[in-house]
Amino acid sequence: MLRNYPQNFVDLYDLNNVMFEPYTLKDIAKALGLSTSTVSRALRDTHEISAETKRIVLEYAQKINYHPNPIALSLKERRSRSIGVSLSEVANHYYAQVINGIESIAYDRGYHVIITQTHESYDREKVNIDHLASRSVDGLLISLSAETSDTSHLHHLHQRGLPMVFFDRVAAKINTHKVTANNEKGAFEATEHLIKQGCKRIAHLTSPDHLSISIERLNGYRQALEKYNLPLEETYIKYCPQGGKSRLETENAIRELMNLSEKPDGIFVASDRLSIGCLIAFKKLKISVPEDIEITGFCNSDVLDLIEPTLTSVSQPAFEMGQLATAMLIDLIESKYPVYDFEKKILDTSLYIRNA
Amino acid sequence: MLRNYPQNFVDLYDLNNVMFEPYTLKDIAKALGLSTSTVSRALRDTHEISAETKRIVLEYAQKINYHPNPIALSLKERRSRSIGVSLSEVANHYYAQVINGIESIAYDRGYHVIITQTHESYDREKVNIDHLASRSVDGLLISLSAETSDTSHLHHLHQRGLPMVFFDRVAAKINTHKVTANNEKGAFEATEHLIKQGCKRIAHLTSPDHLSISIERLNGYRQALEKYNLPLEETYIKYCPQGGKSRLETENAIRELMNLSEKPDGIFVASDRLSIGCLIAFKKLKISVPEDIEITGFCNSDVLDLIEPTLTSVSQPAFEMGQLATAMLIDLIESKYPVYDFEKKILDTSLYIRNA
DNA sequence: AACATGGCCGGGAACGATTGCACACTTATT
DNA sequence: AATAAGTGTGCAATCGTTCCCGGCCATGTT
Repeated sequence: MLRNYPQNFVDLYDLNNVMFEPYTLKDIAKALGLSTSTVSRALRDTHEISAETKRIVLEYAQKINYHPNPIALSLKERRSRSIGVSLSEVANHYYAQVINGIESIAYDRGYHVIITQTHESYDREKVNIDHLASRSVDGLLISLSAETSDTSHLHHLHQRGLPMVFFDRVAAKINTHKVTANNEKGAFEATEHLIKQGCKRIAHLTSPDHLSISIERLNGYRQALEKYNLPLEETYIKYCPQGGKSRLETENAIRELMNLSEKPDGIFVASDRLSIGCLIAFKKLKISVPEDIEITGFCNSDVLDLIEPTLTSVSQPAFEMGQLATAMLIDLIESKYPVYDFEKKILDTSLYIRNA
Repeated sequence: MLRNYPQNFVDLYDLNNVMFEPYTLKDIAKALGLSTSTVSRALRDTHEISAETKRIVLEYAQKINYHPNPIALSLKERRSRSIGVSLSEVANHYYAQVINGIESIAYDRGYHVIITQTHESYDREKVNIDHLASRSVDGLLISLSAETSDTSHLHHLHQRGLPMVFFDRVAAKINTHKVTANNEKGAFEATEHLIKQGCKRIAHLTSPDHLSISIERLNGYRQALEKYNLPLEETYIKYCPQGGKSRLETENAIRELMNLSEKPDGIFVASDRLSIGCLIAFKKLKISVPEDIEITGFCNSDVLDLIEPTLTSVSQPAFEMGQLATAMLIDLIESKYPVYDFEKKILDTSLYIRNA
């Protein structure tokens, strides 16, 4: 006698038959009259399986296009062969290039890449990273959000042994591998270029002061001023707490600078988004380059050659940074012994001089 | 009744837990002297567990920051709560915006997003998608690569029941949900704008002819010419097989157009990358806009307002497209009944007129 | 002839979670 | 007082894979 199934039971059952159900070891074993262990060993080419059995199994596996279930493997091996990435925004050519670098290495070494965006929010960063960690990523590649000054959420994971490598915006307090551009030198060269162009009052527009990149780029700016005996004016340094996330933030900073009694005649901008935001603000406020002010800035945009006004830019080796960070992370993940000796790799930037 | 366990158990456990080994149900069960099933049920708030036991379990779980192992869950539930995305390139503002749309919905509905890039290569697309499918993604969001004309690899997965939704560059032969911009109308408006500016000989630079977007945009272009009684010249239509992946490809196409005895006086460009490539080629070849030629093109770049020469652009609602495609995919994934009724959503584009 | 060796293979536990079923115990109903 | 109903908990199977352990047979050694 038939049990009284809910009305939709049959449909559900049918659906499950149609649904995407890959073949398993058990299927092969059943079809060939072998045990799953034998099939598993045959496929892994163990020495204790006869050549004949191996041939039969391999042939059949090929025929039905068998692939081991990666989820089951992950559970068994307690690793997911995936790495998590946390960065502020993919809609930024610098980070897009970094991602390409990350992928190129991860792909070759058999890892998946899961990208998450913080949109410069600390809370979002925390949620994303917890999510990644609980999703059993084998390691993390991190560039901090603009809002992040407290890194204890990362510290905790790191303490528990989750491998992580920082790039770009690194955490001072966490002792692990780090990859950055030579921010000091890049900032120095950018500022020096303004000085050589004849600027005397050079402003500096930058990200929040707690970020590693802000500190380092400020240092380079300061050193250039010192070298050429120009005074460091605190009023010329403008921080954007949101890293220029909103256009208004950048615009207001520019407005304040240009309202000073002694207007700056040059400005060194410390990040991609701020550089673009600055140019947009100039356009809106009808500030002309280089007549009213000269500008240099960190920027990896691919259309800088088309942009008016022209921007002399400091470009970071983004692709290589992604590659290097990923290689270091995978080395950490695959290391058989705990690693205590961490290094910080610093890659040179390039100054692209564009004259108006 | 309360079980007796050593007060220092937790501390000891922590000490042993040097490597990143998340807590399991078994750990909680052992610590509290319960069975794993009881713990599981307590955490899932089943009615058959006493309030007191629930309190104890919940409290302890909170204290050690327990999270169920998602890999084990995936194995059990035969789903990964993740969706795979295949697109050509994240370093493209249009796709970056789509990704933001995808993430916004996926995040809310509890899904992970795994992004893969084809870099316009058919082989890469095949490998990525097979990889995603074998990683047990619950569904796929796909915009085809420029090289992809044969979609049988996708057809096979779709036949086997893997939910997929196409956006932007859709597969004609696969019957599933699709989300696109109103490419015909967008192309029509862009071409019409050139005509209204006085152009008589309008060229069309586009992606490979097998892509849905190429076909639709060509249609719009053709309709505009027809409406205004302009002849359709085959020599004015240039296809870029790589979608403008290399700058040389675009440059050569422009060179050929400008070497024609009857040079075009306007050009409608069918994609983001080609539009930018076109402007770069103009700059290099010293072709001036609008004196030598007028130009309109599909483009979602965020810096169009800064670009010289100015580009009158057709902008796609990229964020909304990502949102819509994701919502449709998740509905497919979570549908209790097989879905046979698929729809194609078409979203309007916007024409941003920028005069030189 | 008795015993060790090794090749080949199957059984079953484990990874971490959920869940149907069985069982023990308490309380209510007849 | 006997039975039913309800409550709280544990056992064991399951998902797909790997791997330890042990069994069987054929061959080689003493």
